[in-house]
Amino acid sequence: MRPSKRDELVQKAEKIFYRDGFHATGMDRLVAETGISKTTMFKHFHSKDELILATLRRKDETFRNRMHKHLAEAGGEPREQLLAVFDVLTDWFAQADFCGCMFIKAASEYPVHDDPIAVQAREHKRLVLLDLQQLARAAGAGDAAGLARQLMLLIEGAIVAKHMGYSEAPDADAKAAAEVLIMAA
Amino acid sequence: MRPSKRDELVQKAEKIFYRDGFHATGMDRLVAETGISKTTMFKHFHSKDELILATLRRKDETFRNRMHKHLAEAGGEPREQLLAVFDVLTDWFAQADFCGCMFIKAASEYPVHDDPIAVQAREHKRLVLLDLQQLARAAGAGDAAGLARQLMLLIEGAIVAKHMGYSEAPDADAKAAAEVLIMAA
DNA sequence: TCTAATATGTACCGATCTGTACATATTGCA
DNA sequence: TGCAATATGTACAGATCGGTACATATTAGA
Repeated sequence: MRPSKRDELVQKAEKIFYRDGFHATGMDRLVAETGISKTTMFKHFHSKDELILATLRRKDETFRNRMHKHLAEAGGEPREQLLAVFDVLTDWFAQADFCGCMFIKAASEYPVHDDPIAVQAREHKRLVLLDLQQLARAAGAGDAAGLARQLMLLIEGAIVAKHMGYSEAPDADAKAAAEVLIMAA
Repeated sequence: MRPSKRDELVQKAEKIFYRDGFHATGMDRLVAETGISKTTMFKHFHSKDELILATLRRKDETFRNRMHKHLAEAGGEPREQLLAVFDVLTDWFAQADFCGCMFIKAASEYPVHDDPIAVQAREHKRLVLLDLQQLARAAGAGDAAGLARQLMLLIEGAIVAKHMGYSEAPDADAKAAAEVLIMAA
């Protein structure tokens, strides 16, 4: 199996879905923008929804991998790592193609609770929250799960605030708030 | 001008767009679900986008009015009012038809920055933030704007967390974090 | 009751939607 | 070189998209 074409499709589709939305992006436009024929697309994925699922899986992988690498570079102190999460945000927000969280968008566009796309989006958030919880536990927080949930609120809030553009540097605000919450925990 | 039919349309369309999304909801389905003829719809609004804008304006009005009323009932203490904001969330989340924030959804589905729909969505968030800032100033916070932005992060985060369902009671988490942040401010 | 405004039903337009059929190129490998 | 897998182009199906034309029905006010 040489999956290069398939991977190329998933990678390009991910960017387009992320930028333009899921329902607003038709298969014909994917053909035009990726240069990959529609026949090939439907040979690799039996439906648009399956392709979307693949892009979400890829996004989850690359996102969490990047986060883990960034945290590893932040040094061994667990408390430093907890704060470094917000530097990941700063990095992300500085990217030219930033336009919010793909999983929040997916959950918005696929409101049916059992829809595989909605399930996949939730799963990503669950995994990120789990990562935070492990960090909080390592940092010796009394209520690690609670602290993780609170920091998660700040992260989600910063993503939304940045996306909607009503706040200049929500990552800095979030980090400042996080410092207070970590101290209090 | 007897705008009853128009208002009825906006009210019903708001619920449908909120529940099912904007691109995923066609005018034909609006006709089927509202019982209002397509001719009438396009007589009141010259395009689907204009109808969407009207639903967003309505949602902003009703949402902020409800919030102000709730805050007014919370008592005169500004610090109490700041915390009461999170009781508004608790109320909202308990509603059976809760499915996230309509403005976040709108911003997600209309990524072009200048799109009137995106502008309208941002405007709602700006107004809410402004309300928070006034409360924070009345509560005597040193950096009222900064505290307001931090509380806004918690609010957005709680909405997203509740919507995506990876957290049981994000409103309670947000309120607990808010108490800490308000004390520290 | 007459009139003017408003609402309806139906049928349609061209464009786009997801998805398929099928015949032709292109590629990787032995 | 030759074979098999993979990719392509075109053309299309059936449904739905936003939006309009137009003739009829309902309503409200003088």
